[in-house]
Amino acid sequence: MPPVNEQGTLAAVTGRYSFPPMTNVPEKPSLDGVEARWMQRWEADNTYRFDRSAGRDHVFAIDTPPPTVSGSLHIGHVFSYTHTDTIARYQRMRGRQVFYPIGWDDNGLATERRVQNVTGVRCDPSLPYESGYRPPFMGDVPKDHRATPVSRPNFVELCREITHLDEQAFEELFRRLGLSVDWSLLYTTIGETAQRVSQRAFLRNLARGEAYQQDAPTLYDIDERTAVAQAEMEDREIAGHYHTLAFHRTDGGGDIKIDTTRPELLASCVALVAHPDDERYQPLFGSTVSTPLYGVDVPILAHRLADPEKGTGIAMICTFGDVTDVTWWRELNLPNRALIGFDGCFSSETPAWIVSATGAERYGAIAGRAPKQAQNLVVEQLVASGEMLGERRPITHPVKFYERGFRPLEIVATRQWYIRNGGRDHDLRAALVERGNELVWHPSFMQHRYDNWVGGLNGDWLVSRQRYFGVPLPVWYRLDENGNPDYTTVLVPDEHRLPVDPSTDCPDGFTEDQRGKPNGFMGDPDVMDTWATSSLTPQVAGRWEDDSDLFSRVFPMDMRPQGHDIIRTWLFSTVVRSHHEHGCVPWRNAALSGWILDPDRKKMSKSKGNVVTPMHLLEQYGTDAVRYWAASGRPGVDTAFNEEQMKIGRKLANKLLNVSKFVLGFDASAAGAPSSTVDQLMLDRLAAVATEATAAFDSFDYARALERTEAFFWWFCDDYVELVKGRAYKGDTSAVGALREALSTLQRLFAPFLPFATEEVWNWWQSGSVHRQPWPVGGSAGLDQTPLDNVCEVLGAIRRAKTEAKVSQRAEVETLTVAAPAAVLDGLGAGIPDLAEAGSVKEFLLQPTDSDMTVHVALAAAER
RNA sequence: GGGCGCGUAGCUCAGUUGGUUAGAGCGCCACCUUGACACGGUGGAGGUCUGGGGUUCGAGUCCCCACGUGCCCACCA
Repeated sequence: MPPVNEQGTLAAVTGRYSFPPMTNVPEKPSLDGVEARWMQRWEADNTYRFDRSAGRDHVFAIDTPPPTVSGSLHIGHVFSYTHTDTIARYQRMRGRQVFYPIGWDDNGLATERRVQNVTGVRCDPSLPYESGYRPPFMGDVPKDHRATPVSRPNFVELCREITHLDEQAFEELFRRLGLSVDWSLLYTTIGETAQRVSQRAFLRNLARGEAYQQDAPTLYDIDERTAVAQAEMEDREIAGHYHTLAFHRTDGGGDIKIDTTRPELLASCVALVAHPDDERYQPLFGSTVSTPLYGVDVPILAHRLADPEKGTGIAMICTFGDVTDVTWWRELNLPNRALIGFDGCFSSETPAWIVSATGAERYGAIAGRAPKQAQNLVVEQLVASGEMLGERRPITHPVKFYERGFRPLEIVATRQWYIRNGGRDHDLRAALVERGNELVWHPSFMQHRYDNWVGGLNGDWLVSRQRYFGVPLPVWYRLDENGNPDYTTVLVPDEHRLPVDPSTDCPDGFTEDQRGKPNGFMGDPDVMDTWATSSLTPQVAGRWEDDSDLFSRVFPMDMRPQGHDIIRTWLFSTVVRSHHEHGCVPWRNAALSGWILDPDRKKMSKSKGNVVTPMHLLEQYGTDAVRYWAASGRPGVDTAFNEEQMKIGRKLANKLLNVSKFVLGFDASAAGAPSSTVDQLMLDRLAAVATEATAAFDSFDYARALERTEAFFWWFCDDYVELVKGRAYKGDTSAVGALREALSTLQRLFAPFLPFATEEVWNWWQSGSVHRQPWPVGGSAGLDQTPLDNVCEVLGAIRRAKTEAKVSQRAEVETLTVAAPAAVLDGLGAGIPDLAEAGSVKEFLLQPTDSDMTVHVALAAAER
């Protein structure tokens, strides 16, 4: 075996062979209490504080997801945040200044709903502020309680109060999880910084024409009374009915049958439509029919979107039953006869287009009703009038819902603000798809979801919400001489005034007494969608424009970790904002985490009950054990919730403690340069593992890094330590040196995964935090490992023989016979003393042969 | 309807350019109270790699088809 080369493969693992003497190895190592001890120490020592003097090249910036503050963190958070933390810790040990901020996404509808559920109130903006207000409940609100109305400022106060409590619990869990975030960088999306960034970005979008307002039919949640964006919708299969209605040809040619699932919208019918090539209806195009119940004349038109295969092949167009109706309405220039208002109910006044007395009377029955009630009434009327043919036929069909909503979305024409996202602009869409190509996706197939989503956009991003706890749209409108808003005259504040609240702040050049007065002004009452703020997390965390020096050191960031379910929302919207504002992608890498599935491979959900809270798991198994389970989940791969893995993690952390104690128990003063082949091969093998782990981490594959390190570690404990401990007891300089060398390397390789156990054992013999030590990057010399493999194989044969003879592993071997080619026996030679010690072998017989190695174990007579 | 994953031991999963006899852990069985660890150690049993076809000297790995399973998007009369 040649001496180690001059580049010092072995030395490169740690860079030195001398260690401080053992100082503080406990008699009985334990994982109990390590979290509390080191959490405190890291905080006191600012172990994870970002050093903002570092240049961009030495910074690794992470766009940490701010979790939604609408309840509790769950095991999925533990899973994905651990992934990011392992990367952060690795980069820190590589010598980068890691910009690892943390935020809470506390603005938005999710928070409002939680506050309503916890306190039993609802916001009524018409009410005045009440100082010192206390809500009727704080915690459990009785089921029969009707929501108590409170003013908007009181409501916002309650939102801040409740979110603050939730955020304290979040912080406690994240600290306990050992996240190496820099808590001094904490932000909230309702906080002043986020509001300023959000409003500034919006105003710049507005100035460049990327933001605009439009009065148009919009998908609208009638319970939350707000418009919602395409990205926040989902389809749900719900029960419904087909109804066949008879429309009467005005030329006396008989009836036309229409199938519809929404007969209640009959009063909003503006036309019938069939496909232009449909020969059944071609003769009728241009003629008119009279609607059932109301007798309103509507035309029969042709449009390519009408599907001859559906229903009777001819549809009624209502303003608005679904998004196809909107297309037809727009492209066929039809009148707007929308009747469902912001409250989700039919207009209480009989519309002008229903002229017949019977029609008006029939409409009167559904006036002011919600869609579902109205449907039953309309069906009764249709049955009575004979205009419904046959029975209603039950079906299930997909219907659009707001993802957090309870009733189907309605389409209501409203004035809303939009940000261009390529949904209506081919060039912008192509540019945003191209931005996706500039990102490195981990795993790579996740990019398909992005491409898929951007390619399927059908409108711009609707950012205004008719809600209360959010960042206000920072605009006012002129009022004309009659006191009506002139939406074409948008008044905006100077950036230095931000953040502003147009409901209490005045536009420049106006005074408060002009609010709501003729020739005065009014503030836009809406807030921005929560994504309109969280799409700016790199700018918020990096203090864009507030601290340009910092921003230039962290932006564009290195990494965006997030769940794959929010590619269409958070990831995409962040790319949109960065594209508009900075002309680049906001980060270089997008790392997508999978989901946690329950043991039955179903998505975990609270409703299943029996939910184990993350804190409970951390307490039961220890943080490192839970992190081990999380880090075993491959990037982007859905992973089963598995407590068995936590037990294994616990075992691993425990083993690290014990082997550290054992290695450090040998006389430190005996440590020297490894000269034995067995020791050199072990260290070279370890160096190769370090190289693999490094490559894996560089491609964001923490799981592979862990797997390789762990596999080596168990081999190290089971075979190598057993082989050399005899020599180590005797103070062999090579064995003790190699053991300590390997221990140092292993403790650092495990540090990203088991931050508490590694910090504990590191501090038994080293100074400073293990998390600030250099990452082991030493390259392997690529030594031939065959001799060591053969030694281990012989060791295995000895153990097998003893196990089969059902004797103790300490049992003596009288004669060990190894038959193998001469070259193999030569390689084995260096391990013979270790084998003799580890296997209690009295005599070796080495027999050169031409065939593969065989081992014969003859146990001492007393053992047989 | 379009797209993307996944399918390897009872369970959870590795298997990176195709290359000896397909691996690990858990569980199971047997054994060992060995001077770091009983929250321990040693060994063993267990797989026609979902199925079919193809390329190749050689396929768990590449190609095609099918089946099963999960997700994303679209459709919503």
